[in-house]
Amino acid sequence: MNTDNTKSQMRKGMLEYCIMLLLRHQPCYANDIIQRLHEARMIVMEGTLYPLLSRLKRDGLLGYEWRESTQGPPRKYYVLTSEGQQALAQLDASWEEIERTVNFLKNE
Amino acid sequence: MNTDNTKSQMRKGMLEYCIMLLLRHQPCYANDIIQRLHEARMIVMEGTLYPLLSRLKRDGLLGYEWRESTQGPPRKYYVLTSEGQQALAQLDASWEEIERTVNFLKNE
DNA sequence: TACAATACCTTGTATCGCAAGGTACTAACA
DNA sequence: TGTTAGTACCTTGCGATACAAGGTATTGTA
Repeated sequence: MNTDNTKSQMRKGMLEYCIMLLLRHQPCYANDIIQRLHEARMIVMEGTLYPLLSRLKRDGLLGYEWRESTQGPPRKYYVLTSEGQQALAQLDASWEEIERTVNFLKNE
Repeated sequence: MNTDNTKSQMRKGMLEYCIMLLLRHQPCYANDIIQRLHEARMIVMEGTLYPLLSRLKRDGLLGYEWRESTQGPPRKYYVLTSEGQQALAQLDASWEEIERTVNFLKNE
């Protein structure tokens, strides 16, 4: 079997949550996010990240601002909006529910 | 926003894992699974479950046997194969990794 | 025989992650 | 000035999957 596939499926829905967790404390641009998620042992591809950020922006959960870079083109720094913070609180609850579900099933 | 969507996305990849957790101790047929997952606060639709079970069967992780019912047509009871148990062990590890990732990001 | 209940399965749609490829801006250097 | 390398943003095509809706088959009962 390819548990790889299942594994990536498991991470699928978590991505959005993890990214919003990342942005909770500080603005980040795409490469920041990729790198910091990598440190947290979650791999994200560019082709995944950019559409996701656009989606969250479109839904009003994220905003962004352009910032100059010391080398290279300017960067789009994403920030959690207040609506995004509310959504994040709900996702916290969802995560806890999933955690409860899995632990319930594991301890049966 | 519809955190409902995100929430269902979060649960998406977990389904396979949860079902295999369910089957670890005892054979179940579809309605058993739906009901017991419901008790664990995870909602699954029939149209989701049947293809998923077929997929796991096709991949050799599940087997099944027909059993008579006291009322109604016979039922297909699914069982974890030994290959399925190995896969489940890997999914346990994947789950723990995700748990670590989320907690890491939450405590930053 | 007709009907309701139960159980299994399929089809069409939407969403999402990912691989690959494309565009644009900046800096360094010949 | 022209070229090249590096960085950053974005899009397209594909495969996988959950879900809603609808379909088929078996059983028991009136």
